[in-house]
Amino acid sequence: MLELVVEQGVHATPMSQVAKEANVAVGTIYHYFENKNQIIEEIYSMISKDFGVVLMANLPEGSYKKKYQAMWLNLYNYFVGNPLAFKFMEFVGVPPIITSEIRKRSIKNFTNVRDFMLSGILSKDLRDVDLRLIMQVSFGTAVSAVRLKSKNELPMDEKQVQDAVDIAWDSVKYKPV
Amino acid sequence: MLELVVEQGVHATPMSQVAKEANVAVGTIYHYFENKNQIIEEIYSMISKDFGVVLMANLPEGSYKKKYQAMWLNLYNYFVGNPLAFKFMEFVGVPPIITSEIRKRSIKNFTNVRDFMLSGILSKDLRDVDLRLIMQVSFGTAVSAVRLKSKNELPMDEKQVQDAVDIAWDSVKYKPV
Amino acid sequence: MLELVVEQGVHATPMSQVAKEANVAVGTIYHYFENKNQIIEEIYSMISKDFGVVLMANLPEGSYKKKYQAMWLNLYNYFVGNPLAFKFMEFVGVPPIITSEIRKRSIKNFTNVRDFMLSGILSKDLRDVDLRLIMQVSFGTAVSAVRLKSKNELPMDEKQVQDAVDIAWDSVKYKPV
Amino acid sequence: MLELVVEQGVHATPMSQVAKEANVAVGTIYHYFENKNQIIEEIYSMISKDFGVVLMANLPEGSYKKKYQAMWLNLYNYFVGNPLAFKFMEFVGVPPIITSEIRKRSIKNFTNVRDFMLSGILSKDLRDVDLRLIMQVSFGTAVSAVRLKSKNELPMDEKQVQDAVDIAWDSVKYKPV
DNA sequence: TATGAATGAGAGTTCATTCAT
DNA sequence: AATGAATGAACTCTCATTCAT
Repeated sequence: MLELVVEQGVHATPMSQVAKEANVAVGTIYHYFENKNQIIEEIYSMISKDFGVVLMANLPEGSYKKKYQAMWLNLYNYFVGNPLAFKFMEFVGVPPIITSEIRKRSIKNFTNVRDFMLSGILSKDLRDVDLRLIMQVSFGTAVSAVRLKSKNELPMDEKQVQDAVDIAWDSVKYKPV
Repeated sequence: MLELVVEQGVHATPMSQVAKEANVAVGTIYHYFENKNQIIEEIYSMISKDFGVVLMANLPEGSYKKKYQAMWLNLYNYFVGNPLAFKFMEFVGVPPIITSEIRKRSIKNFTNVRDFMLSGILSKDLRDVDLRLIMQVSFGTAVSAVRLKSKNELPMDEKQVQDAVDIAWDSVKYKPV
Repeated sequence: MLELVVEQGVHATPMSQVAKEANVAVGTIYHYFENKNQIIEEIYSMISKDFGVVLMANLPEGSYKKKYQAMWLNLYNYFVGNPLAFKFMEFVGVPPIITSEIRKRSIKNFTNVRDFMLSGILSKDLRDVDLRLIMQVSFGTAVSAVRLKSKNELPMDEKQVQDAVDIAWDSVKYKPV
Repeated sequence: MLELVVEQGVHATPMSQVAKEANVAVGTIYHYFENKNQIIEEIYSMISKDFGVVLMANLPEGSYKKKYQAMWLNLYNYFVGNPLAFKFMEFVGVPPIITSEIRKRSIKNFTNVRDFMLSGILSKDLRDVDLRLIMQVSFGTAVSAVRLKSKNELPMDEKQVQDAVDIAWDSVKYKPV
């Protein structure tokens, strides 16, 4: 589809090439999309929609820690398994290509994740800091790990992934004052 | 200078506008830069050069923990104090605008930071995990905090900054097996 | 079509003017031609293609001399009747505008002319000198005559054209040692 | 000096390069020349001036034929010995780069050649055709020969040069009605 | 619905020329 | 006289978008 966009960058991907790749005429695309930017936004929305589902999938029974680590791994594995999605979010899904309005609109896909985090804070499984800091940091550690792998700086074998999960958990787990 | 680029994106900033903003003629710019991309790369290099110096500036005497936290705060404060630099690195300093070759070339500015981290691992002040994971995560937590502030999601008052520093340190500090 | 090019020179004829003259938009031209140079090359090829046909058209029965003179007149008349083609070949169809590769590619249009000349040498109707010298000189005398006319230095009435034909023939006709 | 112009074409040779080649600043050039075109015209004039002198140099005593052939060889050898001058006259010294006014102005350098030709007609050594046709054809045969050599189509050894001289002479020599 | 030729504003870049030093 | 930084008009070419078919 639009791996073109990921590989070449939005501005280096003319509509004519998009059309050719899709085996349709340029005009056809404009039947279904208002303009080029809308296509990008559509892709962004599609990927965003995945998130909420993917992150909370198959969380194990048991301790909050186990659940959190499973969720973190879900995120890590999703990005590792969908490098195009990862690169798209990293390089394309940023202003000014994706406006903050669009970004806000996709936050709703995260409500379940947010609720999960919030419950962790309330149950004293997670640090008593602002929810958004917890979320951002959790997202950040996962992205850090994926980056190392996608840039081939680290192979991210089983042990290294485990290190990363540990780091993630230690960064957010409850800490008594 | 080129806050234009930060505000509008590289591709949305024509040379004509850059020239007008700088109060020179378009041609003049081409006396000093080969082409548009070189300007971007030059800015990238300039900001990169700052990093190594800024991060290691005024580290306090005392424990490794104190030093690490000071370094982390240096990074955080630099980005908060230079929002243009932050946005530039986040949104412009990515492929395909900045090639990986250019990125590699600027790694040398980080050798002192790398050495500092390495010494922490060896002295058992930092986790015994891959150096690059430590660095990426440290960078990541700082970026997470800056993002929250720059997007006005959190005010990042003194307490919140302290929370972030704690999180950062807990994520990388030594952990006996 | 591109009499503009002939009248003003290639470099003095911007694409915008070409487009306006053709009553189309600039972009339209770029649907059909890769770039400006390709247009020039296309014109060059078109004119070249004419040559082989025009020169050998309607050669009379009879002596070789008669045939040669008819051929020479074909060339002369073609250029006189197509002053744009003449000027194009004289002023535009030269390096570095037309690369030697393009020129070589169009030589094939002359094979019939070349064969005609060669047969004249073998039948001892033409001088026993290198074929290419014969061809170049024949072309040269015709061009000389056309130049005199196109620059209005001579009216080239019937008598003067006959003089030129005679000169051409005498320059290449067989000469016993 | 401006072999640059010959090698690259006028329009592909920026003044900055001309200046660098001459080891002066661009501004300096504009002290001595009005503009770029004037430089070209100056070169054209210089080469033109040579002509009248070169062509009539060292003509042997004896028959008109001998003199003519010597003159023709002078022209041929000049161009072969000065390929830059040849290429300049062929590719640069044409409209619209060199205006017809400039060309006319340089005709005066040929008056001695013209007189020589005219005397040949009057003495019945040359054909009784228009003087300008004689001159143009003489020039044309020489150029044809030089072209074959400069394009490496023919080596133009002694025999081939002799052939070319013979052709030239036969094309213009007197022919009784 | 689907096409793709046509559009033309606007991009990056060049370079002849000027002029303060 | 000599410099070369500065100029900006003008160039070639791109590409998102339109619309007649």
